[in-house]
Amino acid sequence: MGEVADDAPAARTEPQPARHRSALAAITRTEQVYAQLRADILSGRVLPGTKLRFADLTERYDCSTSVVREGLTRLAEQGLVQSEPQHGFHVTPLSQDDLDDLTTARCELEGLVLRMSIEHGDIAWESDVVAAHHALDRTPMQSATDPVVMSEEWTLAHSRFHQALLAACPNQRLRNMALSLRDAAELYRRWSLPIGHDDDRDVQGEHRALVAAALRGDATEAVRLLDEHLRRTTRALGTRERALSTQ
Amino acid sequence: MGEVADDAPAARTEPQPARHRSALAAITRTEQVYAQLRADILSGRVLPGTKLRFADLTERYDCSTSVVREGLTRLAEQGLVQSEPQHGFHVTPLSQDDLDDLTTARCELEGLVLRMSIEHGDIAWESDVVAAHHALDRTPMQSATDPVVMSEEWTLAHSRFHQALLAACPNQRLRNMALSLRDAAELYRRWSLPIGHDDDRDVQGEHRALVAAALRGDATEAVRLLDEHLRRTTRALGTRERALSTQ
DNA sequence: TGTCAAGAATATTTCGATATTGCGCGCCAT
DNA sequence: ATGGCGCGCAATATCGAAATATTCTTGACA
Repeated sequence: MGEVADDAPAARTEPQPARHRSALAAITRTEQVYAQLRADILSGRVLPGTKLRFADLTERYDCSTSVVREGLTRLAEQGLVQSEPQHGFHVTPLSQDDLDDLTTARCELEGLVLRMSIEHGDIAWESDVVAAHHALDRTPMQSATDPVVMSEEWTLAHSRFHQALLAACPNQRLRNMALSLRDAAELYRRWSLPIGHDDDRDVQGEHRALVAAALRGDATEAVRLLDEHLRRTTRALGTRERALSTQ
Repeated sequence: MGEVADDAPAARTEPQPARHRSALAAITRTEQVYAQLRADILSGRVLPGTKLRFADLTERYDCSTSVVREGLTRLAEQGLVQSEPQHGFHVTPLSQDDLDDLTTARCELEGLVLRMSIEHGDIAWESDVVAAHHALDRTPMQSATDPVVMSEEWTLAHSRFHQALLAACPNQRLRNMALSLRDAAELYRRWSLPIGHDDDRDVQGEHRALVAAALRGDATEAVRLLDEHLRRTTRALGTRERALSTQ
């Protein structure tokens, strides 16, 4: 395990715009390890609730404790891991309460951002949305090898699609906050889907309707559809967190 | 300089609830230095845009680079300082664009949170709001010694008041995000007020109206008042950031 | 006189080791 | 038996310095 592709949503550094480093960006070790840690957590290579020992991590990423510590500190600030002074770090455990809290927050905030995005989106944005939706629509949901687990490709395409929808929101802060909530939700999606399989659900159809409303410029309807989309996903989850959080 | 009271808004650690450390919380050095750094920035003891050199900070806080680095890393993740790999850290500079972005985000998000707070607030919450408002109302705005600068006490009371208003929002994530936006705005308030003094403005009156609407349970009106309150404050600022950001 | 490169100086990043803290186990007294 | 008390182990927090990266200085050359 470990050296597979970075399939998790890209690690966003900060609200600030792109770095204009001179030529060959001399990327630091800290940054690499941080990105790997983040990817490992979001992509589910580490279970929620797992204790993250320095000894393990320094060996796994081949670096000193300081570097690992900095990565963990950043992730803790984002809420992906938790830090208990003198007791180290552990991956934030899942819980039904937290999922509810997260879902509500997403419905409100992501809805807001979607509305702003639709209201400000230009033709280039529309094209991006259509493109991302097409890619998502054509990517098989289940993995070819293991039909129970959803494919990494679909997860990535799904993430890209929703990101494209929000991309035209002119407010950086709101957009970034919405995206970081999506990342948090990624963990739940990752760990809960195999259980509550809601068969009578047409996810692709929901996405299609969302795109249609967005392109029509009907923000209110799009927000309503998104709200429903998110709540349905939440409803399909749950009931498994106990097994995961106690570890 | 340095050992004055921690007058800046309390350093929030994370979305998670209070720590239940056993008895005498053996607070770590990192946490202390982080809190001091945060307070020093938020309270204006360090100018926006200032470069934060490790040598200075390790001496100032009497600790090793690792400890300083961890504090800065956390603050960078919050957006209070910026990190440029291989170039160190500097306090996030102020800019008109950023202030506009911030204000919009606050109007939307803080409005949302205020609405939820009002809809869920019980009697205890109402009492807290009334109490915080009373304290704010009775605290003189200008410092006794230097009438141009606003008093630390007022700033603190002001922060507490707005925090009290939002406290009943049942959604942790939204509440914390709103609070962190308030912290960011604190910097602008701190550095810009001496300039654009909007004399024909009744800030205390605005607060009073806000409380009235909140207690009446009129969320829509309260949100409208808050929106106006925030935008007015923004309008009173600006035009100074150039002098500060170039440093 | 202006440009460029090599080297010194400064600052940051990374390391490895030491200092602390927390926890569990066994021992002893009741 | 049981309930504290202290010793030793395991893991984290902190330190100080070595390893890199960047910036500044200086001097040769066109």
